[in-house]
Amino acid sequence: MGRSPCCDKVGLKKGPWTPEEDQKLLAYIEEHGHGSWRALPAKAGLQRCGKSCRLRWTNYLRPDIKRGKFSLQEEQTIIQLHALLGNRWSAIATHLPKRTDNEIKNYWNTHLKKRLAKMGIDPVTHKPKSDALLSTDGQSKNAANLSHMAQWESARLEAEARLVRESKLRSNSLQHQLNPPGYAPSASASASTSASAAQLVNKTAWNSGWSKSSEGNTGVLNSTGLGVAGDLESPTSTLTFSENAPPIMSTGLGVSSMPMIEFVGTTSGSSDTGIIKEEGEQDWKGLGSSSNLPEYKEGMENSLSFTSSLHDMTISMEEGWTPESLRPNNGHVNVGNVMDEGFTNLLLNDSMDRSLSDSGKESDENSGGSGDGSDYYEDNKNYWNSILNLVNSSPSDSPMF
DNA sequence: AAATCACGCAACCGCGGGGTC
DNA sequence: AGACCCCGCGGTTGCGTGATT
Repeated sequence: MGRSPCCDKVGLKKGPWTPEEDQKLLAYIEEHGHGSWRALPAKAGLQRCGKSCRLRWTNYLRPDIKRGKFSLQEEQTIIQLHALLGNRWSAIATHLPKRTDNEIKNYWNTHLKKRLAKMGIDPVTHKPKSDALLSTDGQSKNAANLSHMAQWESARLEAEARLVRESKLRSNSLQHQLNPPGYAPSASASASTSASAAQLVNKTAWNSGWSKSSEGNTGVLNSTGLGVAGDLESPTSTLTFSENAPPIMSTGLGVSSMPMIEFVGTTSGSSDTGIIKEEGEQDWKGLGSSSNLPEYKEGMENSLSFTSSLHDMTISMEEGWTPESLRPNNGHVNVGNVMDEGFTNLLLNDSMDRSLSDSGKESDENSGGSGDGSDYYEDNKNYWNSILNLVNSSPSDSPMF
């Protein structure tokens, strides 16, 4: 038999939401939460299908959504995670404070993709188009390996996101109890909610779901949090958790064509790419200060400070890329000469050229395109540092936490 | 000032996965 | 075991708005 429609479309409204509808939906969810989206519209007095309500809530009405222009930090995050994860918007969204997957997807399609293409970079592979055309077998293999790695990472991120949502649901319930009936979503409210949610999640997720999966593996668990450490291991996983501390990411990632890269986690969760850290937008001042991101700062100070220790890992790309080959004890990870252009930095510098009046010095330092070997090395190191820092810091930095 | 074009974003659509009965 | 339900995700569409001619 055929698939049933998501809802009875007869008599249901479509198209843009009116303020009245928004109000009804908000009021209902604030009072009852959203147990079943399918049943919600009738209960809330809305002539919409549940799917439409869910979309409206998750993409627009949710109090913990930041709207407006993307900061350069966010652009960087999107580009780097897209290089790693592809069009896994929901996974990418878990790393971007208060941004929805839909918003990120739109931003990518309307801004970033075009900018990459304009610079001669394939938005799909994140490699210069000429490189893609001239790709050798080895490079193809490396690309395939990277793709494989991305799949694992994606799975990991999705699992994380799922846990986050569950935990957040719990935190929201708690928050709801704490909020007076007249609670109205606002920037400040959402920030505090986020902060408390982050703290709560530290306790709930790590003490419940994650700790479950760490049974018999005290303090160390697979970051999928699904208790499948033995079955599914992320290439960048094997997070170390302690009771009150966030996970310590233990990842080393080397590139075959260059010396072993040492990844040093930063507590800021931002990249240490050395990319220009100034911009008209204050929220791009680096997350270390996080003047506009109190939830970050608070999270860091209260419970989210962490360090990244190095566990060398070796994966022979010649033998293929398997979960088994990624076990930390194996030594080093050789990812091959992938992402061997500092194009993300170039891209970001380009975008900063748009917004910075005086950035020549640092742009020169970071463009890396025509530098000598050490520049080249630095670019690669920075690039992967950025990505891994983003990934590594996901549980603590993510707004979802 | 009007028409046209380009762009950005909110919302929709269809599919797939996981859970339940 | 499989039919069904529900939800989430990624791709796509269509409308509103600002820019250009």
